[in-house]
Amino acid sequence: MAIEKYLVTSALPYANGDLHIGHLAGAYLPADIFVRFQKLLGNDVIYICGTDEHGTPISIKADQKKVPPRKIVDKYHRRIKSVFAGLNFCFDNFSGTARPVHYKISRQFFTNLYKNGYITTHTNKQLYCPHCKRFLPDRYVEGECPFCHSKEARGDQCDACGKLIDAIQLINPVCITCGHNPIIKETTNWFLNLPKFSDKLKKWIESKTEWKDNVKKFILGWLKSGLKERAITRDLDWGVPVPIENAKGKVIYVWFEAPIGYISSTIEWAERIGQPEKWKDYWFDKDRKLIHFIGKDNIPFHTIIWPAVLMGQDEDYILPYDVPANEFLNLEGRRISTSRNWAVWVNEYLEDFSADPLRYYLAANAPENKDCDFVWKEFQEKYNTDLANILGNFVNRVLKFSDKNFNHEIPFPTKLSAKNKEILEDISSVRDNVKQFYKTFKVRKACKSIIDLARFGNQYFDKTSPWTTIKSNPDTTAEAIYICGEIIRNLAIMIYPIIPSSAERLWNMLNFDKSILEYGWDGLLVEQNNPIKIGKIETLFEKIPDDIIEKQIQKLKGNNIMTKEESKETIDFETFKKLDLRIAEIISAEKVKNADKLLKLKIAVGDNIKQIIAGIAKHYAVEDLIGKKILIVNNLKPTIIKGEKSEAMLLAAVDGEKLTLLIPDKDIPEGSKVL
RNA sequence: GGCGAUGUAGCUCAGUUGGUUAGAGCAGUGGAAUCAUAAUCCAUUGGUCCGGGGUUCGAAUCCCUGCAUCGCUACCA
Repeated sequence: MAIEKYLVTSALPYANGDLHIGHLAGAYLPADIFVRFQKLLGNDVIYICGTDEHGTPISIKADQKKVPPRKIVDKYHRRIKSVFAGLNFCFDNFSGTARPVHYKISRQFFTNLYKNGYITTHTNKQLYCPHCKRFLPDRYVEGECPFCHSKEARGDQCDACGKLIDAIQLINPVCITCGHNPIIKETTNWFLNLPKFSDKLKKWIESKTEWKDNVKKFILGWLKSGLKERAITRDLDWGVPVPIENAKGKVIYVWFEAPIGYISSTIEWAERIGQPEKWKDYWFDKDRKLIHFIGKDNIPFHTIIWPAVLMGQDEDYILPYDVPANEFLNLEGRRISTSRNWAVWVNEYLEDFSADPLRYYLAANAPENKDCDFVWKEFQEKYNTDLANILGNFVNRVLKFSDKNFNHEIPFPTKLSAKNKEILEDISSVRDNVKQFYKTFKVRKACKSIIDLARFGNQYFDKTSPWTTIKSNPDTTAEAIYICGEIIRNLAIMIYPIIPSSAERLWNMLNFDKSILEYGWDGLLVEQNNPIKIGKIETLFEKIPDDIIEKQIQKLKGNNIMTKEESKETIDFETFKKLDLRIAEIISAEKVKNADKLLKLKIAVGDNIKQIIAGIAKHYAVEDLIGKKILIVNNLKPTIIKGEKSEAMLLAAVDGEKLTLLIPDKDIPEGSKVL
């Protein structure tokens, strides 16, 4: 059989925070399973990854903590790497984008595109801080909002009125790092001319008929709205310097250089194994299949921008062969949110569990075609039932029985009944199915087929009831146990990509002279024709007790109590007195046209009738509002929202998805002051 | 509002190109067995396949439409 060649990558994790289960389910576990499977097949494959170490969020964090960015990056690089090790991920190389080899090749990539005419320049005005001597990214500036005149607008958006703003529109802008006033200055940035690649990209994508449906849908949507030039440089000091004469203080924009990390990490790998030219076998070989595992949020970059960047090079880099993007993983019915700490952090998980329960649950419940839900109770149940009860117990009962009755061996029978031969064939077809599932990224189905085989094993064991036949007919008993042994041998190898360390422990009980990987998938094709010596029998899967699961659920709920309270500056009473807070009564309500969240309310405040626009349509029905007495800011400057006048602002308490109006405890006339 | 998806048993989901009587796991109920991690195995209850139209000899599957939920996006917070 011809050897197939693969190059597998997972999205580079951002070195600005820890990993949670959503990351794993989306990009890392599916890739690891795929790579282990390919290694079992004996194919030529390497698995490449590393941390993504540039970008504004890292810069900001570094400034806030008054440490160099590299320190932040190194810290998370270490943490991420150790978490991956704890989960048994088999990267061939795990690099980082702040290393010299990456700088070199990124600059080369940029230069080639530039030279080949794929890069344009545009000049625009931006804020520049003379004190810090640098241009300020949007989030580095605060000032007065040009629309509502709130004093705390950020450079990209005003939290008070919600409007998106351009930083240069800010009135009296302030640099958040030094507190000085920035000035407006012209700056030039470089843009990738994506439209130039349009035709080539379309043609290429159309040839990808085998790609997952969700991926194709996503790309088509993108192409339909048309490709635009995209800025690929930024005015920052943390990043890969732009390799052009007059580009001091400019770095290559992080989304442009991050995927190049796949290449620089491969180069690093080649150097590490002492064959510095070998990376070229991976990036220039037309027969090599390049597979990017990513989450769905990354689809446009990997299927449009990144291929365009590769197309624009001098050398013939291979393009992605497949991009099996996964959907998102929710947690206990809600979207994972790092800022609200609604997440299961992998490093915390590893304090209480080993790798395999999580690997198994995330594989069996992988968000392959649609978003999926991680539920702790289900995690426990799935693991306890499938692995401990069905698979673990099957292995245990067979090995113990055989150990006791067949002289510490799984016997090799003198003959096989027709029925049993048929069963061997059935096992073989399960094996073919599972192989096909792995190959086409259908890990859920692979899991199911494997556990079904273990189930079958239990049925078979019960039906043949060797514990009775052993007394009367040792020969047929030996046959039955042999079949069970064959099932176990197959199970061990087939499940290895998903739960490698458990599979290896099982393998060790069977005393083969080769490791699972050396034995390989094809080792299964060879019928076992010697007795198998049974080693020390140990419990494969300890059940997860209720209290540990309870602890996790409690921890999650506890985490979610507002850990990150944004602190606002204290104000004096005079400032507070400026607010005219009032009770108002809603006298009419209707939906605003062309807006899902907005309601137009008429309210009575004292002698006045005012109109306000409020974003509460998702939380309150029109008919439930009329007659309600609510709290408003009466003297907020009027504004126009969606073409409708809004003359005051309604106050409501908000917690994530929840929203509630503030209603007086006792009845009180509308117009009453709130103090 | 635009784009995309989803809706099948109490729960989680399979159902490939339309083809007998719509399936699995978990939970429930009844039973068997005692080799085994009180694990296993067998039987069984449970469904207007979201509603309504249409195409067809035949629709969970294809088309139209309505409703509900979710994601992205816009308005907004």
